[in-house]
Amino acid sequence: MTNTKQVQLGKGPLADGAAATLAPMFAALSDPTRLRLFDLVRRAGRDGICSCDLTEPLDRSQPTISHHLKVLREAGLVESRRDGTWIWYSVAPHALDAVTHFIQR
Amino acid sequence: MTNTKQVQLGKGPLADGAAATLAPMFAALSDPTRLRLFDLVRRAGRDGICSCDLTEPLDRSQPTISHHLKVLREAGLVESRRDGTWIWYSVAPHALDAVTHFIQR
DNA sequence: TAGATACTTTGATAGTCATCAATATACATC
DNA sequence: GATGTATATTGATGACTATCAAAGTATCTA
Repeated sequence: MTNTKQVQLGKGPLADGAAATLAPMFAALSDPTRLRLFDLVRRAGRDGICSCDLTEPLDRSQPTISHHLKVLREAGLVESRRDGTWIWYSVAPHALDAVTHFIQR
Repeated sequence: MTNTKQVQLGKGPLADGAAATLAPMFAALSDPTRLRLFDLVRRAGRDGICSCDLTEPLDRSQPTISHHLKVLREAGLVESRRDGTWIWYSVAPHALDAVTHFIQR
């Protein structure tokens, strides 16, 4: 073991880069509509949920929901797959791992 | 047990009010500088850390740090106590409980 | 009470964001 | 290909935010 950095992994102050990586994940969850959106997707389990079923319960316009889903996707929190005209969203594997790790730091 | 709402607590979709409460906590952690700030305070343990020792390591002006500390304080993540001219910050008890609960939901 | 130090507030600025209506794109069916 | 449905993008707007310099407030000490 010659790499002292490795030994200290996760023990020093939160590095600039780590903060820059983590912040956008928190930002993705920092909007009430997006939080509820993520929750709905998560509750849908493995199968996921159709985007078309997300607009009405959140009382936002279709473009707004589409925008929020994009933010969640780009934050790595959800993923999507197309099925004909529909698009199904589900929670990304290990979606919240980084956040969990930070909280338990 | 007559309150059916109570029985279902935490089982339904994330309520509007819950999301409105939770979102600001995530928002408080959604800025890289503030994340590092919170981390420094947390690492200081029970005693906390003097505000004067937070400006330099984060490479931001003193008013900016003061602003961020206010955001963290108003989000319920940290608390402060005055000691003469100094102000000491420490992690608020149960600071991340709501966030943890949401993540493990 | 006068000066020094620690912190907060104010005011300004540049950037980001949530939202919607309008428009565009993708796919299915006829 | 034409039409209808599902989703994405564009453009606009009002609100919010990170940042700093400057000025204000609080506390200690001499």
